[in-house]
Amino acid sequence: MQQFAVVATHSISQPEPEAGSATAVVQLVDAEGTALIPPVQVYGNQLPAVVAELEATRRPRWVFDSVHAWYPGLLAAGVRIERAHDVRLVRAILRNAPYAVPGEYLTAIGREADPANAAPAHLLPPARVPENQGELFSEPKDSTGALENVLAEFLAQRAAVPDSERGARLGLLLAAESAGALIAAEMTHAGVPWDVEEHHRLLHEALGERVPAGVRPPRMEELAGQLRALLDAPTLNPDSPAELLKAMNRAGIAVANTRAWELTEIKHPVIEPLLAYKKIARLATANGYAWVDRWVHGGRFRPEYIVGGVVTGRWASHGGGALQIPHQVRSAVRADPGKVLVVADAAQLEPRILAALSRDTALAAAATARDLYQGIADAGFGGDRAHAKVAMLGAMYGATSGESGRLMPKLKATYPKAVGLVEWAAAQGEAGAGVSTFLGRGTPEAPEGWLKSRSRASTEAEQRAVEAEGRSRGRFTRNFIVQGTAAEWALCWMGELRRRMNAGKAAGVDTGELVFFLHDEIMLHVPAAQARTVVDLVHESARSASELLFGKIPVDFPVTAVIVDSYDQAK
DNA sequence: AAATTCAGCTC
DNA sequence: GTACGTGCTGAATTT
Repeated sequence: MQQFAVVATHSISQPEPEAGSATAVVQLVDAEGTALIPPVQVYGNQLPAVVAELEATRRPRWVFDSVHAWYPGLLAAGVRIERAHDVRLVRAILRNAPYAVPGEYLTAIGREADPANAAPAHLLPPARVPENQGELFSEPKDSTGALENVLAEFLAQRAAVPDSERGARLGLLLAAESAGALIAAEMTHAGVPWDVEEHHRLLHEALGERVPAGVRPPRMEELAGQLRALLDAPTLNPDSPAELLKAMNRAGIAVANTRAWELTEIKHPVIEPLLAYKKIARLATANGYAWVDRWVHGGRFRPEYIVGGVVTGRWASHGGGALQIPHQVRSAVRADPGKVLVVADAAQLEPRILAALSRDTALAAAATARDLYQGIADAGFGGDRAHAKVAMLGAMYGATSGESGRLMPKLKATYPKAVGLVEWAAAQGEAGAGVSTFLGRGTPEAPEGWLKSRSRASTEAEQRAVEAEGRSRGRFTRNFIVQGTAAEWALCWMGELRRRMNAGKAAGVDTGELVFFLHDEIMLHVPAAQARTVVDLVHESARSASELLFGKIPVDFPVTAVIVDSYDQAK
């Protein structure tokens, strides 16, 4: 029998005997929501012990209003759980899921103004202040986060998943998203091993002696002096784009902005030192001494992951720019003594996802090559890999002009189903309609303002603006089906890996920890002796994830996994 | 003080 | 090689 353990801050209907002293309540229910044992009132800091006990004896799926709110505390107390259902994350998916069962629940959550936190209040039991609590207790607990509400919404969410093939996919997505929430909290808890000494060494090498905050480092000051001399602008602050642009224009350099990639086109003595300045200025401000002081503690970098933070289902992060760690500082990501990093990434994931989505057998055949782009090149681009890659990326991102646009007809002739699918997705978006990923994560509705202005545009300029917005929306929906399904594959990959690592631990093998995730790349921090075993688990999990999503299909999703001491050694 | 712009980094 | 998709962050600048 399936069992669910609902965790909440309090219960509306069953106030604790000594009001104010209980800190949480746990209710074990079956799939219909029927209580299996009386609710457990938790006092003081006993929640980890209660959870550990139930986890060991019952192995329930834990239902939280938000894993992010509850799990870090459990981890800090040394308690891990296997499975969860995150009501808030599931709500966000169901709000836009085209194949969810229409009804009261979807209506309730669809109308909420604040998609991040709004609960479907009018669907849920009304808040009731227990009568025996009395008026002397001035702050009646409101219903938000109460056990009855979490349970009711959980049941409504289960009922919103249809009993069909589509429903099975959606159910997988909801489970994977919730597993992602557990993994995110566990990764933050573990932290990325960070060698502060090595980071300081490379900063010293690039910037010169460390200087107090607010003072420009020596190597930057030196270059700034060169720039002022070369541009004949003695007070120039090169950190100000406006000042820099003016100074360059005065010196006869015709540019409209100061972006590095445009400057590379220009021949002028100031360009070389300017690009050198920009490069180290970026290092100093984004990942310099202040960054290390603020974000690395006890040899660990612990970013917070925001599961489902990107509309496509990719994760975002908060704190330290975790998903944009520049290659420049990756040598500072270093395993502890006796341990190694296992760095794995899914090779050319998105075009392979497109092959699976579109059931394009020709593209699937190209995907059996280890290098998919070479496979495409051999099939229709006269062996020219660079052209094949540009064309494929253009198809997935919506490039219309340039090289990529010119190559599109050839790509479409070779892979009509794959290119046809992304073109269909783009057309949906341009028409104001939505699309969804393979597992059923849907796009948010097009902004109402655009849909209205579309029909109202009268002048030619308005018409052009509306069309441009439409194409932009089309590029979004085109990319959404690929990026979003790739994110689902990656979630399943990590979920499968976590399961295997936990099974290893249960059997007495220290499989280490997942410590970092970057869209299609994962990093593990493992005892050196177990590295080969973990690499095998990584590959196994990838095969398993592919089959979990797509069943048995002729598309390969190869991953590369390397064993290294520091992140820069992983190419 | 808060919001916006610019730029650069990652996938 | 190209200038097309999703984000976060910091400094300068504007409101």
